[in-house]
Amino acid sequence: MKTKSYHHGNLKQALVEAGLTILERDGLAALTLRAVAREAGVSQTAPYSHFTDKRALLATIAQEGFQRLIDYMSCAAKDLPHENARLVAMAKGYVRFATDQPALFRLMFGPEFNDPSEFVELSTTSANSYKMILDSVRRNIEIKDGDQNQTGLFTLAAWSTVHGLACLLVDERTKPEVFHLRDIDSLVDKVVRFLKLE
Amino acid sequence: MKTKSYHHGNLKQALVEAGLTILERDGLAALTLRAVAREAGVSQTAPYSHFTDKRALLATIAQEGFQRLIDYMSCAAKDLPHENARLVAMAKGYVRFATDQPALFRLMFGPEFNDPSEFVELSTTSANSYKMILDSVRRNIEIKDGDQNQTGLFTLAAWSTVHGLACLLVDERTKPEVFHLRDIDSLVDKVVRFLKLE
DNA sequence: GATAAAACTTGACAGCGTCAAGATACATTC
DNA sequence: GAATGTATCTTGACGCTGTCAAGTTTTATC
Repeated sequence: MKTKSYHHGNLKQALVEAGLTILERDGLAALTLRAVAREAGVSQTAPYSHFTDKRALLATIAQEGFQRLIDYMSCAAKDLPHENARLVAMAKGYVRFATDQPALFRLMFGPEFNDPSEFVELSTTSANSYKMILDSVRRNIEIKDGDQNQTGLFTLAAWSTVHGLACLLVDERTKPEVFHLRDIDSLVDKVVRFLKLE
Repeated sequence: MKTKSYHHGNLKQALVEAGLTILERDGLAALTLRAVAREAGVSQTAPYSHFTDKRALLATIAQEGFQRLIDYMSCAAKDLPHENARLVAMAKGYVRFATDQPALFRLMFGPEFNDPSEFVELSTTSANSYKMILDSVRRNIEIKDGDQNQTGLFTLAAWSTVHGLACLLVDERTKPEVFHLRDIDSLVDKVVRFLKLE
């Protein structure tokens, strides 16, 4: 049993979790360094003992986001035998993650972290999520044909479609009801059907 | 010939243009009310004579962005007789606009303005840009079939793909060189080919 | 048990959006 | 053409932000 002490013990992890709480509860705009510190019950400058600056903390939170995205996708594809069904399920997982945690999704794909060399761990996890999609597409296509560049292009097309749909839903530019559909999964299902290899 | 005076004359328009300048030169993060005022050569609170708050100014700038997006698309589709070629051209215009003015594109689709009832003129212009795509898709499909809901879904799929690709390029998650392509247009061309009606 | 290092606090700074109060220019009316 | 009213713009201030400098407290090391 640990009592309240001057030293927190595991503040770094606590700050990341506080950030995630704020993102979910109050949105991206409310994710200030000071708010995270308050949420964790420490002074405004305490985070500087564990992160060089605000961006470093946000990068760590974004990395946790990509890990969750991976979890959503693998969870959705789990136990599905057909490779094509797995790809569609991953698409649903991707979009469901985005709509479940819109603020986190926006942080992850925001303009802050597009330099892979700046936050290496973040870009590694981000690359892993992309590789999941690429691998599934590869297994889908290999059966038919095996052009390397074509595989990459189809992956980009699929990613674009799913990511674009996720963005439009997150920013409330569209919603399932417009198309007489009850949930996100049904919408993803319909939209993804328009994607075909020649 | 007008000399420098206490009254600016056309500050409202000047503020919008100053904002666009800052967006293009310094990016979205630098688009502060005070920076816009400085750029226009007025005091920090002068904008409040013409806009209720910062968001109202940004909404007007975003509206100008949607108008430019429309211009990019119609300019790209101009003089093309085949309806299918026009749709592809519009896709190229859409993505080229996004990569030409990434900060403006991010502002337009940011989380700030997803309530259509709050900034009516903005949502009207935004809806016009969407309607351009919808109309072109409609003319593309009508030739084949005429299911209303199907048309809407295909429009969403096309929009998602193009918008997603634009986002990924803007946030530098991918680039044409990865696929041995020299420019954005070629990449859009390749990606869009994976979109098909049944 | 002394000393060094790590973790955390307090206090401060400039820049931000916004408000209140005042100054200036323009428009209208007589 | 002078007076008045209104729109436009400025100055000064508030609390918020990220971040720095300096100091305090805890833990680790010898």
